[in-house]
Amino acid sequence: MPELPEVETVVRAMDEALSGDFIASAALHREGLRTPFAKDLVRRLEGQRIEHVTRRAKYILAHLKSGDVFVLHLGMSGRVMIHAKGQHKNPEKHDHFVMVTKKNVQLVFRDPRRFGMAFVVHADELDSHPAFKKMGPEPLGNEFSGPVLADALKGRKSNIKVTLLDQRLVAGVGNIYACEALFCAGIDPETEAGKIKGAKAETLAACVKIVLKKAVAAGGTSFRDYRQANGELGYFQQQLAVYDKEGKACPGCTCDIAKTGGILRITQGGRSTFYCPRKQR
DNA sequence: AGTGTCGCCTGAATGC
DNA sequence: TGCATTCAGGCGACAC
Repeated sequence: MPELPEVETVVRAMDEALSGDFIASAALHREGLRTPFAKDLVRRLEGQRIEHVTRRAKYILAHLKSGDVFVLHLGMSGRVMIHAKGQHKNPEKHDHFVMVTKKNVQLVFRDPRRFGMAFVVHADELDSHPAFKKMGPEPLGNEFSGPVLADALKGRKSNIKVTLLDQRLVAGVGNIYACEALFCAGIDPETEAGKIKGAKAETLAACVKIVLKKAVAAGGTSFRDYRQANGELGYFQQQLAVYDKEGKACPGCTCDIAKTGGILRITQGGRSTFYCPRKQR
């Protein structure tokens, strides 16, 4: 499940492999993903020089010479594969978008569940585009801090776990890292969001940053579908404290698992939350 | 505006 | 073994 660290890993690989190169050909293998592809998508890509590749939240942004930005979102199961000259792969069943550069680098976008997105928007209209218009600050930037988080949480009645997933509040945090950040901060995921302020908000903001930075350094978390662009697994799953660890001991656990049941799994907003009821209160 | 629920989608895991 | 069901969740649409 690609969240910010997984997307960041892919973006770095794409920037390295594609910047300065030209899109020689681009091909769509179906009508659309979540939504139909724009009719002029291929036309606005072909022949363009890729200036650089960056990230905003969970979106991949390939900046083109024309001023257009090619936007990719990996959704749930999306994967970007980059193949060097001479190592191109034939498209498989779920390879919906394929492009080849002038230097013969092939990029394949695979997304079995098709929750992903691919569209082009001009750089001038990026911030006003519906995908980005109401988006909150980048969690790893200076614009995200304890006070900023506390202000965003103010008056919110819903629980902190579900609230952390709201992209208008802070951009790029998904289910895995919301669970991990709350464990790091020692906060019960059921806590009313609006009650987190002051030192607690400082701790939580810091934990969001710490968890995401560690995951980026590890190349992301390979849970089911995710791979790095070169096909390698991310390996942050080895460092996960609570996510998908129902019934197991959390890091530094001193309690008797047979009695306490270890890490608990609950459902919040239709999604799994994993936490330690003893360390998170 | 905040909040909660649903649907999209397929492969892996599970159940009988 | 094989078929059916359940589950995973980012995000937009929708209702209240």
